[in-house]
Amino acid sequence: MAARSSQQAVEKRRLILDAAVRVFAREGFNGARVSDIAEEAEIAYGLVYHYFRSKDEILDTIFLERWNVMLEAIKAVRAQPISAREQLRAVASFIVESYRRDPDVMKVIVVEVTRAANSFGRAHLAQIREAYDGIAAIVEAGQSSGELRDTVTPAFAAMAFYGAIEQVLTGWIFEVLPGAPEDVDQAKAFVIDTICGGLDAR
Amino acid sequence: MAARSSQQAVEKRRLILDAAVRVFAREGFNGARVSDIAEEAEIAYGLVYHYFRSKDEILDTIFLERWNVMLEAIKAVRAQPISAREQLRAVASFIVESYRRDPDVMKVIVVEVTRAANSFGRAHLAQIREAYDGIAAIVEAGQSSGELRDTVTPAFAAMAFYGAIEQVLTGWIFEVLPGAPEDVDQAKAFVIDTICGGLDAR
Amino acid sequence: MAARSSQQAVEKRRLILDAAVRVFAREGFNGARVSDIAEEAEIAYGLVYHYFRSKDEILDTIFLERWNVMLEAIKAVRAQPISAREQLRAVASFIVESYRRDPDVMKVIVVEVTRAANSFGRAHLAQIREAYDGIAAIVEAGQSSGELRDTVTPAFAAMAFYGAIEQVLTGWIFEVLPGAPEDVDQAKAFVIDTICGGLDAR
Amino acid sequence: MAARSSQQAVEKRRLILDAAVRVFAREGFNGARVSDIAEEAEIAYGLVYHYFRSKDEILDTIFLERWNVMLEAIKAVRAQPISAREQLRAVASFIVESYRRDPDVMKVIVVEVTRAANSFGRAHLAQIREAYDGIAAIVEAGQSSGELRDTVTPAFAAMAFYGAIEQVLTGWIFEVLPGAPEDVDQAKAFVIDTICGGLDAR
DNA sequence: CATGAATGAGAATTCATTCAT
DNA sequence: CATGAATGAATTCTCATTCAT
Repeated sequence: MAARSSQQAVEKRRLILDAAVRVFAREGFNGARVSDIAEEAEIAYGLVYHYFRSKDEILDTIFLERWNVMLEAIKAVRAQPISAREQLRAVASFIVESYRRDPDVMKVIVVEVTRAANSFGRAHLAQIREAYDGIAAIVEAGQSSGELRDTVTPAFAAMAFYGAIEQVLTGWIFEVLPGAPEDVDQAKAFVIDTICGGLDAR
Repeated sequence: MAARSSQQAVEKRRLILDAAVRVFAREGFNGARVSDIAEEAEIAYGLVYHYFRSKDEILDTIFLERWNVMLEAIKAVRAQPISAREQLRAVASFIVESYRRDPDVMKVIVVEVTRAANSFGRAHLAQIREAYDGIAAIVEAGQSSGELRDTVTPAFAAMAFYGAIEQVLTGWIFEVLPGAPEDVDQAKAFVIDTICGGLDAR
Repeated sequence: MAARSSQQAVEKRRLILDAAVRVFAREGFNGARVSDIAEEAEIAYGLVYHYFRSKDEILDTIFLERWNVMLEAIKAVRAQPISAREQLRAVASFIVESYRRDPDVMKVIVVEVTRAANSFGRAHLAQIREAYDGIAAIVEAGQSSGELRDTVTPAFAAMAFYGAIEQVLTGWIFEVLPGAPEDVDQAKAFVIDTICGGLDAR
Repeated sequence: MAARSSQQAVEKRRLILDAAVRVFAREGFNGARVSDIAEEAEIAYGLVYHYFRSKDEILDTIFLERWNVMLEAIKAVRAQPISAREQLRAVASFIVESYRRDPDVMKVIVVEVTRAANSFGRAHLAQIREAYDGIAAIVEAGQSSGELRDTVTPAFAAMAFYGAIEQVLTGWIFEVLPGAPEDVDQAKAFVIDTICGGLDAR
């Protein structure tokens, strides 16, 4: 019975988180009311406070849940015995696939967290930085092995790489870039081609 | 006399805008109260509303003022008889210099506008897009002349390029990238080196 | 349980409406603050907005609630098989009794709505007109049957009739007419005597 | 020169009052801003405060100016050696003509003053009452001479009489009564016919 | 007299959070 | 667990009035 109700509690929590994602994606964090989330989840809105301490905590949870998956993915990629370029491709692919699978979550993360220098971005800076550092580590290893040029610092290269990807997501979010499935597929190749190969003709 | 008071009015407007930039940079748009702006500008509360219709209009003005300068700069760059790579370098340089000269304004634009898909970003989408299009046009011309590879679409390359730069600004804003003057100088070269030259060793 | 809390909700709404009537009667609609209403109702400020969308909606509700009762009363009077004079007496009696029973509500309606040509009066014109039309219909029927003279149009007679009554209420509100219970009783007869019988000696 | 500028001052004051009448009629007293009045008068809005102490004083002036003319008119009518019925007709005629000549002023008086039991109406109660008393005096004299029936008190008859007229103005203001010139003419006869003759057939 | 910038007290409304049931 | 009524702090915007020029 405890297991049963605990299981229900988990599901209800999930229900709220998923509803919050849709509402935050639609209205933005500031534009969203807790009552909107409750309505979207079809629950009484006092219940939200049984599962979360505050509206902030909901976004924190949404972000951390997904971001930790990404951190794990980056870690896994780094452990693979493949070239730096392949590792970067794998990371780009993971992020792009994350968007394809659940665009709302990525929209919320990109729009409400990773640039929110005075609120959530600052609060989760350590986590965000961990991703940058992981990418930088890939670049650094590539530079050490001679696979990548060492004219730019790894940290800088990591920012350029991550920024390029996030901007592509932003382009989809704003609908200024074509976001059909084949475009999303192509984007993975494009990002690597641009960042690794460079725009210059050889 | 009319000139005098008109001049004063312009200056007071400027005073408010400059104060608002500092406050928005410090607290974020949502965290900033109109009274904070008035206090920062050392004027009476109500005077803000003598010069601006609303808090939103203040941010709109801050954004458009600076963004239009950038659009002009991009236009001017495109008119120059230099290579695509040089044009991209000029654009990157302009944006990075803008940050160096007035980091608060760029922080506000990057943090509160260009990714704010449910508020100001959406409202100014046409302006934002104009910048992307200008960059894409540079890439397209470079591809036509054979200077740049045409394996990625100009629109895509423009997003990657702009995203890389904006992420560097973000890195400075969050202080995860070294932002000393020499780093800022170096960043210009790095961005071009990364995006044009690519990370791959030759 | 649902019935219980629903019932409570209804009662609280009533509590707010009744408090608002007292406050509007005392301070006028414009002079009344929402906080005055909350204080008068002995509830928290924000609860007013749980039950009503705005301060305007409170007055709308107060007006419509009572006015619809009056429209029903006029309709009922018109259905009675009595002379036009008796019908007019019944209408006058109903209005005067409404005032006697709840002078604050009538004060609010007369002072804040029925002459407020740029706000509530205009907003509720259709409802207000319906009352005029009902009275005019009584006059018209009386004229058709020969009971009343047809030297004035029914619409005009209705306005004179209604205006005479409302002015008597105004006299009580301003305390320029004696408003003791016996005066109120007498007023019913007086209105009919004046409007139907005329001031002229026979 | 003093005369000249004093004359100008008088004219400017008039300009403001006339503009205020139009604005109050259009927006209502509460909806009108002092700046609206200045704009309508085509003057700088600080100037309003050279001629009037406050927004309230403007309405006070508008009211008193016209109301005193009416009090004078009623006094003059009472001095005439004509029947009570003729005197009442003259009063009704005066009010109706006042509306015809300047509907905005009468609209402002009727809408913003004579029923405003918590603001201007209360403030000008003495003046308002003087008009009622004048009319009551006419009725009383008519009753003494046997011309009018004495079944109702003069004060009550005065209220019915005045209320009927004001309601007709209200009908024109709300456009629920036909207000063409011939209707306005007819109204004078109608009011007297209704109040003095009564609605009853003989 | 004339101007309109400057002031600041108010007031409505919102909404995250709490809590009694 | 669930409900949604209750709370009240916070904030934007308005606008009458003052005042320096």
